[in-house]
Amino acid sequence: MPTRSRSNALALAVLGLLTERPMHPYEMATTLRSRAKEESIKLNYGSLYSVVDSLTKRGLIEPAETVRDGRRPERTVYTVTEPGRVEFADWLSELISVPVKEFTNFEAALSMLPGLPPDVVADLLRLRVHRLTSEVDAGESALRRSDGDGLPRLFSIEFEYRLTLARAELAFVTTLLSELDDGRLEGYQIWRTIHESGESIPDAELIARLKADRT
Amino acid sequence: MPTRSRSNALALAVLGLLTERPMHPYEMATTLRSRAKEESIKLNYGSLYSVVDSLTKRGLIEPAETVRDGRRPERTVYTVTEPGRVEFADWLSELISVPVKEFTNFEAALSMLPGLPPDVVADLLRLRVHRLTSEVDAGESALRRSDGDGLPRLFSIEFEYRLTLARAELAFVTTLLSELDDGRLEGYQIWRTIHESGESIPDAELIARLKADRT
DNA sequence: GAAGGCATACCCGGGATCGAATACTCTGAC
DNA sequence: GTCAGAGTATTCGATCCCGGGTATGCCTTC
Repeated sequence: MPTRSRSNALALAVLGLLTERPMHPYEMATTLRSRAKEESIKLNYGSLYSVVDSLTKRGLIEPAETVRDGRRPERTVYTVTEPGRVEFADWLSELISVPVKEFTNFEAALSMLPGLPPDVVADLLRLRVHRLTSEVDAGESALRRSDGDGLPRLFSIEFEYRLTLARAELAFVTTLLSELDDGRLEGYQIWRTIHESGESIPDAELIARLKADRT
Repeated sequence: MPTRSRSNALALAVLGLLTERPMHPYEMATTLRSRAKEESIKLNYGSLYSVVDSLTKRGLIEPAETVRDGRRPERTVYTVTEPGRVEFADWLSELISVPVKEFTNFEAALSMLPGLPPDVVADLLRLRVHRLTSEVDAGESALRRSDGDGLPRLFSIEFEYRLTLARAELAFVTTLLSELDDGRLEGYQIWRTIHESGESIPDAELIARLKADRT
């Protein structure tokens, strides 16, 4: 019910792991890591322990036993409760079936593009294209590798998804860049003007120009 | 320097707005809203005021005057400082030029797909396809509309980006769904088995099966 | 056999975040 | 002329999040 409670996917992962078998938090972390899920689920120890706490308070998981091995810090092993299983299925179902708007940094950056001069932006985009290209290459060869020696695709389908998005972004940025390079992008002239005149144009005048220009 | 300080794009937007002209926080909010930037930059009042506070503490912006209009609550108008201008250009440059891994809910969900039975997942994905389709349609017609009556493309390039990603996701999910529907997805059999046997298979055995199967 | 480095295991303080509440004003419908 | 509802402007409290710190054991290397 509390909307906030479904904000951190790490909590979902914890429920998922405990559905497989009881574990202590540190083991959850190493398990996620060994399955390369930390690539897709943000994991850090601080959050892990607080997420486990919060799930406990909500009755979705519970401590089963605390073991002390020699003089190591004692480990608390958790199990999932029945409401926990339900919440896992529910929450995961929601994430799969309903697309939600995610705010990405690059989208935010694009929305402020006019804040930097056009030629600077062009150079920065060129950098991005380079980096994206090597990311895509790396992703492709990683996929090929894992295809040879490993698990069925089902268990790493999230990488294919990421690769798909990365390719789409690369295509988009490449196109944008070329439009920018030959001044074809609608609004290019105003953009130049704003930054040449050295100083900020009052809003009203800016809007007027925008309406006038349109070329 | 503090890594954490560049985490909220709203702070970047504040710097950007104050680079145009001095404003009070509420005005920043309405301005962003009227330009439809709140579609791309997560905005809520709580965060806005604390972000403004934090920028002030870091000396990137400063209060210029506090006005009291009648008996309304008094407004504090802020200006950007020189370090603030620099930070804006720096930060925005970084966002444009270096792609960073963003954790999305759907990617997390994909990484846990085997946690639900395959036929359930198929139905959920079908739902997602429907919703994504109407989102894409809505986005396309919104773009066409704004093309007719409004600003140059430059000022809403972020929507084209989003639309590109949405289309890519739609294509991906559609493909995945069809592979799933005719059992072509590698790992499909194991997946069925896990959920038919009613209960969790110990990890070791599971891995053994995975290696064995591969069909 | 001492020392450095890595793995195990967890906890803490404090900033970040966000939904909600507050409190006043203006507009227009009746 | 008054009451509902929308707009103006900010604050608050309760979480959430996370980098870094602690403390121990184990393995290597010289």
